[in-house]
Amino acid sequence: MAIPKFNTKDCGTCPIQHRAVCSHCDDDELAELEQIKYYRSFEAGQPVLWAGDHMEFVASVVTGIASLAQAMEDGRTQMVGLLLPSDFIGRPGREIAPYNVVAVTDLVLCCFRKKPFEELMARTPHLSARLLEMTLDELDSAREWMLLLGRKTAHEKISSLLAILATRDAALRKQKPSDGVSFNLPLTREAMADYLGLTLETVSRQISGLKKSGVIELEGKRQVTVPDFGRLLAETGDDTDGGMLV
Amino acid sequence: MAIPKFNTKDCGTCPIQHRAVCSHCDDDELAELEQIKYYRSFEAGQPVLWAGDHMEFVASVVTGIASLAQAMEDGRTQMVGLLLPSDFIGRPGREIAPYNVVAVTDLVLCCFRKKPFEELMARTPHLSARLLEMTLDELDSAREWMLLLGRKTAHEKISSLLAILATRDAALRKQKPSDGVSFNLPLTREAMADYLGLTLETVSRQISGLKKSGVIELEGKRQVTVPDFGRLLAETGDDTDGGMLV
DNA sequence: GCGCTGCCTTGATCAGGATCAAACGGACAC
DNA sequence: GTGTCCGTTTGATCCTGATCAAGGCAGCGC
Repeated sequence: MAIPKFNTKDCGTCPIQHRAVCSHCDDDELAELEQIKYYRSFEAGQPVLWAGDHMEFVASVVTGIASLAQAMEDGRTQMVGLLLPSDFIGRPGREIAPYNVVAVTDLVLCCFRKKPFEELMARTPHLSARLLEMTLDELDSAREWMLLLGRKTAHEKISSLLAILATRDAALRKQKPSDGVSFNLPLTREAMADYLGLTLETVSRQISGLKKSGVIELEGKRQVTVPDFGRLLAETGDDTDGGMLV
Repeated sequence: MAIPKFNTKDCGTCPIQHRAVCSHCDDDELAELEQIKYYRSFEAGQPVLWAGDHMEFVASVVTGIASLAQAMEDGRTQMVGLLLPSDFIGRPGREIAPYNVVAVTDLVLCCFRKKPFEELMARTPHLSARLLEMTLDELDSAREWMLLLGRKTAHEKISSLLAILATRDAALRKQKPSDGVSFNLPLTREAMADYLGLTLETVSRQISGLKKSGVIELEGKRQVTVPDFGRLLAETGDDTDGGMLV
């Protein structure tokens, strides 16, 4: 199991300190947070929370990726969010988890006990203001995804996903995605299907198609190279180079 | 054009005072809000904002219904939200409208000039705390809708929409929906299609089907009666009588 | 080596919903 | 009355993506 490479006592060494829910906090507030925080690690594939569970913590993703998903009784599953480093899990004022949360890759969370976190939030506008910002951003992402789920073709869906993953990956290096970008696909075909509202067979076929037509190149099943990023964008159905969401 | 039946000067007579963004404000804060607010009315069908417009106000829906929609270049449209009385339009800190906002029915908005509203928000936790609550609720609704768009059949989609509209309508009278509920469909077939990610023909066929099988009864094209609400719920694909979102 | 397991690919067929097309019916203007 | 417009219904056909089914391939334990 991965051992965090940063000092888990000191928020000053935290890799997500500038984007997380605590990013607007001053030193006093951080000191309070440090007293109620603890780290938890999960291996890829492990569940973090089941829908219906009682939640005794809220958390920030420090490293790794988690998925948020809803399931129907007959097994149909729809992923409703992909949680990346600095994203927030849980909701102040809610006792019961509404979705399944699963570690997609190895995952480290910075957890806060829920009660004290809520009390701190009531007292510190920095915390709640940042959470409001982050929630509004997530709402925008969710709405972007609604357009994808409701109106895009399978081909456009896959292209959109790859474009977003490439963009995020480039953003980690503080760059715009350019021709020749190469990145690792963190999701299985099935996870992609659940995210895009498709079956895993369709995902596989569409990826094969993109490869055959030269839009992407594959090394193994997970390493993707995009020789011409503009060409990939053209397949997404979005306004050319329009404002892609994070 | 509808003239509001309440006193537009005095927030104490406002029909949404207990649910809107201002609902946690004290008298002093309300007094400040009253200074920067003004009402605007729209007839059914009129646009309120186009995506890309500069926004000089934020607003609460007082009466009527508005839709929030995204369009693709080729005309495909996906509704991403239905705004009911007390819902909030706009986002502090954002200059440009990201979606088209259209009046679905006759509509009255309580608008606040954006700059002063943002300044007030920075000073009053009541306002931002309520907005955070409302935004988290909207995020939940959006995610519920993602499951519908990604995984439900046309039949389940229509049933879900009718169940939600019936529930909301009953909630206006502070009741749970019961057998025999009757309500008005505020949306055209095309608007329903844009909300559900279907074509208007499919919507029309599915509604005819529900009528033929006796799940609903129609009076004209817009007045719907549900003789057995449990039967309608069974058609939605959701957990039986599970937590329907507002 | 072997067989197993998990993930992925590919093929054949099916069906749900889109698309194309025509007609209906109520509201309204003239 | 007549004509027109808009939202709607219904029918015929097509096509995308689901479903059912079979194999491929890499990693791993033995």
